[in-house]
Amino acid sequence: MPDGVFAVTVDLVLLTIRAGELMILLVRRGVPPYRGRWALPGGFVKVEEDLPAAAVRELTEETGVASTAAHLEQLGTYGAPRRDPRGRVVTVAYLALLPDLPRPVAGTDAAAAAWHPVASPPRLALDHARIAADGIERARAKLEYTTLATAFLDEPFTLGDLRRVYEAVWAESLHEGNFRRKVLSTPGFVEPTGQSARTDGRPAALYRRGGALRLHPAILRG
Amino acid sequence: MPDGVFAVTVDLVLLTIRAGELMILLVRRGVPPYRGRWALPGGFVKVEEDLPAAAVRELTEETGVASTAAHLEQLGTYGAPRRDPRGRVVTVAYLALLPDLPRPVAGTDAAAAAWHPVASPPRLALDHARIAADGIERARAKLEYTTLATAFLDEPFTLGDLRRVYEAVWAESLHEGNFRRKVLSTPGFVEPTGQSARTDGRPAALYRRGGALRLHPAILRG
DNA sequence: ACAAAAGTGTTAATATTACACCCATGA
DNA sequence: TCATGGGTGTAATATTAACACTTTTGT
Repeated sequence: MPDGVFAVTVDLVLLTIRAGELMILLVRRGVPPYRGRWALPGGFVKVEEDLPAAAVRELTEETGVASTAAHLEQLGTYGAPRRDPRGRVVTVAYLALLPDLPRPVAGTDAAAAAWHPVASPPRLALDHARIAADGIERARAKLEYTTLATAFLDEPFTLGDLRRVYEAVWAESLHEGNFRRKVLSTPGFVEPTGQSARTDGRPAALYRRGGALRLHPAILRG
Repeated sequence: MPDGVFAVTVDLVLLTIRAGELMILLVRRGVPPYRGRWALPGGFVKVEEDLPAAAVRELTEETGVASTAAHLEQLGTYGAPRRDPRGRVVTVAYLALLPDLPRPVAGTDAAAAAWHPVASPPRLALDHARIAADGIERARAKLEYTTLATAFLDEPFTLGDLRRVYEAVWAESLHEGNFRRKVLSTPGFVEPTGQSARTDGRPAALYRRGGALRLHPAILRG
């Protein structure tokens, strides 16, 4: 290929919380290179397709979720000359956060897709370990100063649910009472529904996402 | 071009502070499309060149500064199908922050390059206004929670210099005494040199950048 | 009655904000 | 001696963090 003309792909760092743990969706590669190795879901961008549209398409193909159900943002672009043995491939990585899905994984490309705990990932193809690590760190950082934690939850949710999101993503425990006060004192983080849900103890009030995007001040990790 | 094969460029949002104002480096396009229109400096990525290397190369070509003198980070990738009338061009934008240069602009491609106040930019080619706005907002946001403000200064610098960086980037004034306490109470933000510099008033102590990268807690905008 | 999780009260430590004021220099 | 930043003191207010405690449900 001449200067400045390369293959362009989109890859997804797709995170959710299952069984109280932060998990990443990986697919097993069916073709060389790295056949049989786990990798991030992704594929080539189509000729008339915008980059976010390509990310949404891959998300839908891999998970069957409507794109509206998830948070999706550009993570970064990786284009080292020899990152892919097939030739020069530049990949635009997207980070997606979504609630635990009703069915584990659906869709056409997803025969060999599975959730893996981010704490003990398998070996990944290409430079996907680096991309995944960047995505996980981005998610961890953004929970501090944005309301993104709610993207991991179906509505309505309890403050306990929300706290367990933070605990799963950060792998540390938070003080229940202080956490609740912090969340409720941030206007627009969550909105009460008036409903409540049963738990193993006292029933908990149910909330929806509020309109706020940023947290001032932040919730800080330990 | 077939699916997934596009031209790839690197564009730079190059910011500095001159005359107390945040400025962006723009070049006047010498070739169509948008000939004569101001644009971000940039160009095609070479076949065997990594993306950060391409950004460093463009930075050096446009400004003549050693890459070590500036902060350089990936900003984002823009690849809408019709963003460039020549065809499908995906551009990886980088954000660079650098001290006011000894000579305004040097280097080969820079005949028609000039600094423009970000408060009143000219019309830009392509989608460069959007990219520039994203870069400026990234810089503004990162001054809150990182030590990046020092990237705009030559060493050594005074705390007044550092405060004026914040004031220029945020276009708001900060309380001198409280700012100084905040900076000095953050371990590793700046290090005293023991020297001092003359000013219009009392001489000011001179500092170097410290080792810290993040600010805990942040300095917040109004 | 007990376990479990939700939710409240209180306090000490820390951080922010807004003053007022002093200091060291050049003109 | 005045103007000009640099630099310090201090007190009111907000925020954080830690701890103990009460509430409401299911079993």
